[in-house]
Amino acid sequence: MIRHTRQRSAIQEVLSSAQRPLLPQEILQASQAAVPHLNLATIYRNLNTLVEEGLVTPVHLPNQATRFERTAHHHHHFVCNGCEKVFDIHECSDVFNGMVPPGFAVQRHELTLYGQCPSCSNSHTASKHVCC
Amino acid sequence: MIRHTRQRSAIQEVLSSAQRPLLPQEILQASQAAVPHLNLATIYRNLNTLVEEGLVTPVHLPNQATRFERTAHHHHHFVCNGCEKVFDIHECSDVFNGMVPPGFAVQRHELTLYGQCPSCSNSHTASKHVCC
DNA sequence: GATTTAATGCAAACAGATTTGCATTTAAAG
DNA sequence: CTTTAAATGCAAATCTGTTTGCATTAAATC
Repeated sequence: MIRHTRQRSAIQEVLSSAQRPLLPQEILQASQAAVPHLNLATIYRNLNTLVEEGLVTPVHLPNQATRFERTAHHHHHFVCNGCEKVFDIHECSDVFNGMVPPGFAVQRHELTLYGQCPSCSNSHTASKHVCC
Repeated sequence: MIRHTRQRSAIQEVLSSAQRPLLPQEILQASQAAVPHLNLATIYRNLNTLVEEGLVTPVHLPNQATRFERTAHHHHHFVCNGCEKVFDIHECSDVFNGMVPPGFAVQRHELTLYGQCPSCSNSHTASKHVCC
């Protein structure tokens, strides 16, 4: 059976309060505020069980390592070209189903938007080091 | 300066006649019809120079190894859930720009559609092993 | 409080995609 | 035809992300 550990709660807490999908490394750093010696292997082990339980969903973006976020309804992602953070986008559209040639049947879609997030579009000096 | 080798032409030929982005492995197998002992390292070396020259474009899909296709205008991709092949989709839409909250600015988008390709939707027995 | 065993921390191992070192081949310039 | 260096083939090395072995820690049960 599954035990309730400080590590596991810290990880869940971090994922719940983040409004965006996080890298295992980001989860590690955030969780270490609560559990200083938390290990990356523990992050991965917990992510795997959380995903199995359906509480957490892996997020795959093109050419990016897998991120994780608390399971939620269908949505898309916005990658900031400035700070490289990933934001949830809750808008969607049904145009996708009509975009394929005859004979193709769309069952699912994934959309990734790229641009500037509010913090990064404000400053001309925006860079991945100084902004957000 | 760049030399014109049988390997390089074979690779370009394979990429030109494919109507979809290919994995380095797929390029290897297809090219070996023309140059039997062609090596994967040679594929990668040539892909790198072809990409540098702008003749070829890397295609990144979520949770997939990098594919390559001959450089073309903006388009999207359709991944068949049956045979796992990737097809080009030339339709697009501008709805994406309006999907973000105030303060976000969309500069680019990537869309991946998933479903059944014509060959795979025809047969009930479709699977990655028997179809296409 | 003692017992049981899932979970952790750490280091080492792994997996897949890609790159590199080097001897050999070969395109193309003289 | 000879020369020169870019390109190739092969094996080994690399890199990044992820998993695993194992001794230790610590939840949950008794």
